[in-house]
Amino acid sequence: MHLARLWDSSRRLDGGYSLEGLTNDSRVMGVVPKELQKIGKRSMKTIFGRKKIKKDGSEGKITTIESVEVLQREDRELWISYSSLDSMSTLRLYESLKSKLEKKHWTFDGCPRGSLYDFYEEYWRPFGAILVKMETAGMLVDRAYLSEVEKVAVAQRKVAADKFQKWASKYCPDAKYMNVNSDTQIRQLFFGGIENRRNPGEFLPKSRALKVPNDVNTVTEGKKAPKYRTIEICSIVEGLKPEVFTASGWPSVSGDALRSLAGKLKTDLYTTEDAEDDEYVSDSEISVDDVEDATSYGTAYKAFGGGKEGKEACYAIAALCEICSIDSLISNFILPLQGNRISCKEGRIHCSLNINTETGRLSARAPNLQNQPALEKDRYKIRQAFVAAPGNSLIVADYGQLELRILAHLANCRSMLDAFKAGGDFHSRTAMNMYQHIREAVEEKRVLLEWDPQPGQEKPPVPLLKDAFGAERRKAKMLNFSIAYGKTAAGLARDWKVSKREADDTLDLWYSDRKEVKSWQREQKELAYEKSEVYTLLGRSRRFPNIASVSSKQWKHIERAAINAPVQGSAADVAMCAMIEIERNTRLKELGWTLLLQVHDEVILEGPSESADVAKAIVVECMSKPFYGTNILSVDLAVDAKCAQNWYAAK
DNA sequence: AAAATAAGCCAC
DNA sequence: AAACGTGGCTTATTTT
Repeated sequence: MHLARLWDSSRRLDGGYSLEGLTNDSRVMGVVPKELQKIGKRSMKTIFGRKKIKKDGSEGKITTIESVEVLQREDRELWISYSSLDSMSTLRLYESLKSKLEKKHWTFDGCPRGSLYDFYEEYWRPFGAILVKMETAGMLVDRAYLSEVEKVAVAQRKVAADKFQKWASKYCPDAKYMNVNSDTQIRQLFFGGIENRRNPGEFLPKSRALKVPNDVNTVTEGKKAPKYRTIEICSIVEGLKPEVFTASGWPSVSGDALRSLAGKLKTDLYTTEDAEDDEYVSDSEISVDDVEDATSYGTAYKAFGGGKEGKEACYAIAALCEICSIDSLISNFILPLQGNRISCKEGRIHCSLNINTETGRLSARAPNLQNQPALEKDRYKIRQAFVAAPGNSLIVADYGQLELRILAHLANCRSMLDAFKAGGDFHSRTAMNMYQHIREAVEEKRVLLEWDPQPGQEKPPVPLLKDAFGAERRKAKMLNFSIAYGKTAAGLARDWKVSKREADDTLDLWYSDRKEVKSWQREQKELAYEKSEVYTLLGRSRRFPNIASVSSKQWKHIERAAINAPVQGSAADVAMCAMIEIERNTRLKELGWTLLLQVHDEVILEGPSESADVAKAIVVECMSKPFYGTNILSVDLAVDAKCAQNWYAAK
């Protein structure tokens, strides 16, 4: 973990820079004293660490982590230059880190190449140097674009908020002033009076006074207006049955829970610019829908008495969902990406890349560039704001089904390996292998597994599998994603809202021609139990300390982690090697291309537009053969790469 | 007023 | 009973 980029300094300058790093679960803090705060000066400082109890039961206590070398970056913040350490310092760092690393679940005893130090020398030191370069390079952000997007988002939020509050205030007058962003208030509104699921006997009050910001300026002479005032929020409906609960036993008011109340309504009214059409559009929606069409309305329909009121409730709740999702995009992405805190003068944005995960993946923070909205979720096309500098282009290259390929390799699963060898749409192929009737349809050429448009052909001669058997393919796809994470039948049953038995059957179908996966997973669990660790492709291990003294719940978590860690960790190994390979490529360097970001199975580079195509081919080559120019896996590594002016266009 | 927690949402 | 792995971050609310 702590090799490349450990700490971040916050700008709290009282008495010194305070350093902070890592995750919420194991945060590390320390201070750089005043006398070492000169710009550009190297300094040494002890950093103190704190650990918390983790999910698998390993417990932390307050420990001194390490003395590390700290540099000041010219324009931003303190960071550790570990890549510039000389060999003696490296050795010292290694010696002192070794025990800490092992405590933090990292060992390399199973590493085919030898000790932790070998691994460090061969992979982590060059990898760390790459991360440092990437952080320094940063990504260019188009702030003007974001500011336009912000206006649109704020306007759409207002439309939805007005709609919802107008509706809610019919049932509870003060709802006009409520904070729709407060889950407490929303919960009170819909579930007031309900019993806690975990603590029977504990009830949510029917009505409750809650604080809201006091924007109604009741200016009294000589007194400043109080910051908050209280409003009374009462339950507006009886007998709404919650389907999802939070950890503490109260009904969840997450987007998913609310959407299930509202039902599958088309709320495309917010994608049009005509806010005035609001009422009209929803009315037309209602008139088109059959009154008793229970499939398009959610559980709120009946709870609010059906009919007009029921419909209005569903549309209002749908609007509430809109508000929440818009708010989330604004406050998590649109605003911070424009902020000064994380951007430099040139408009390039620099995150921290850390090797601090259990599996060896990277994490990114300040800001986290690895969780920018993608695909349908990216309704404001936020990724379009990540652009190449003038004259430059971005290359975005990602692996196709990396983790599934890793799983196929690790488990040596014939069926999966064959499917990958055959190429084409893996999920369709999974669906075919799962369902007899699909297989027959394919064999009798009633549907096409996949289709390469030939010149002269406009559409396939027979339907594609993914269209003809969409539901089955979707199931197969979800299973493909879930299996490697160790999902159980119970979890599937809940997600799909089917019986446990049904989920079991579907799971059996998935495993029916993938027996090797099942036995591989069993082996991993045994390994975890017998050796207290499991291994990745390159021999890194994830440890499960004090495995003997864990509860059954913790043991279940360890089992799933034991299945997941080799897959996720090996994928991380592949991604790391690919990046080292890219960095090592001299041609790419001559052409002026540099790595900017990694998002687990995806890398982003920037360089001159004129050499984009050449560079793209090189990147694909590096990623396909990431181990010193070869691919040691028994499965091909598919890479999809695109060049474009921005991140959105390249996906 | 600051720190901690709960809940939620984003990514792969 | 039984919640899918790995992360970061924001807001509202409660605790100190």
